[in-house]
Amino acid sequence: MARTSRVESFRDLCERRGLAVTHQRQVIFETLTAMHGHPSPEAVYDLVKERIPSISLATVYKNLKTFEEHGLVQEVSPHHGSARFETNSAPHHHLVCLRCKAIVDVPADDIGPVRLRKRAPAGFRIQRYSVEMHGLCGDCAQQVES
Amino acid sequence: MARTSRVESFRDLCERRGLAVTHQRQVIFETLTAMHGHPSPEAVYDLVKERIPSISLATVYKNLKTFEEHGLVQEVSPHHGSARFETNSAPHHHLVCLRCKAIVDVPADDIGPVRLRKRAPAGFRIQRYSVEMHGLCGDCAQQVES
DNA sequence: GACAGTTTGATAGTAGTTATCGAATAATAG
DNA sequence: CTATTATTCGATAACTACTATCAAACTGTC
Repeated sequence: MARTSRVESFRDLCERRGLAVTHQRQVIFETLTAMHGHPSPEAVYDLVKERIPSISLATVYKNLKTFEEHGLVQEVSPHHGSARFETNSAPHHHLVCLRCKAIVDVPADDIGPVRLRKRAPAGFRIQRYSVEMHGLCGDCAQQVES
Repeated sequence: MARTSRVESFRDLCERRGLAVTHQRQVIFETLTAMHGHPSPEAVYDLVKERIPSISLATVYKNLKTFEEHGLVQEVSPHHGSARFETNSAPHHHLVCLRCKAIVDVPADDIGPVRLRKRAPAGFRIQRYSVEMHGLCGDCAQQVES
């Protein structure tokens, strides 16, 4: 059954990575995958608390981070810790280093045109867009290798 | 001279918008445009402080926000206030409402393929990318109109 | 220069997130 | 199954980024 196999694969995943399979960890993971949206840590916490009232917010944060490090979930926008401003008004895209948070501009011409094939849903009015490429910059790639 | 005309156009811009042209505001703007990267408010503050040692961090924040509201600068990624996680592992893109911070997934198929025409600079290793479209969702667009 | 409106600086407050550490739980060896 | 070790948990203090408040200073206008 779907539920059973999902739980088992989660168990396997943890074992392969040397992660302890705790009740909290399982519930957080199940809750998160059942949410299908882009929930914040607080939102996850609120739902998990219904099943484990004694859970700590810190536990939710720690596990979300762990899941991300192991590729089970992604952060929607690698959050730069603080806001970043730019004055480059020419159309361009971004390379963002996930490790050192460096941002590099890529001229729009270096990437083919982006076009939406369908209408944007529910009257959404697009003001601007950019292609955000996430990865490791040269320096960080080297450091990770060693 | 380039410098003079830049200052004058800033003055005009403020006048047109009913913004007072203060010394602080000018220095913050000049500093920001001279930085050409993606500086954080703190980084701007540190540099501005060299010219106006008595400036307050709050003033820098307030002016950056004002500049953004008037389209003089952009925030690189509209910062969701809190982290957001997703488990959707299928390739997809995002619509982000600048007002209510809602995030809507757009299947990769709804957008033509994105391809980099040149090599990524300086050994950057791209792990994933997505097209981030910013604007107003249907609800917010309506509310702004009135 | 006087008046009204705007902005500034200092600082307190808030939200989101992380660090710390003893207690509890899970994995592992016997 | 029990003992040992490693990991994780919960509570909470601490930290970072940011915003609100408000009197004093400044800007634009008459």
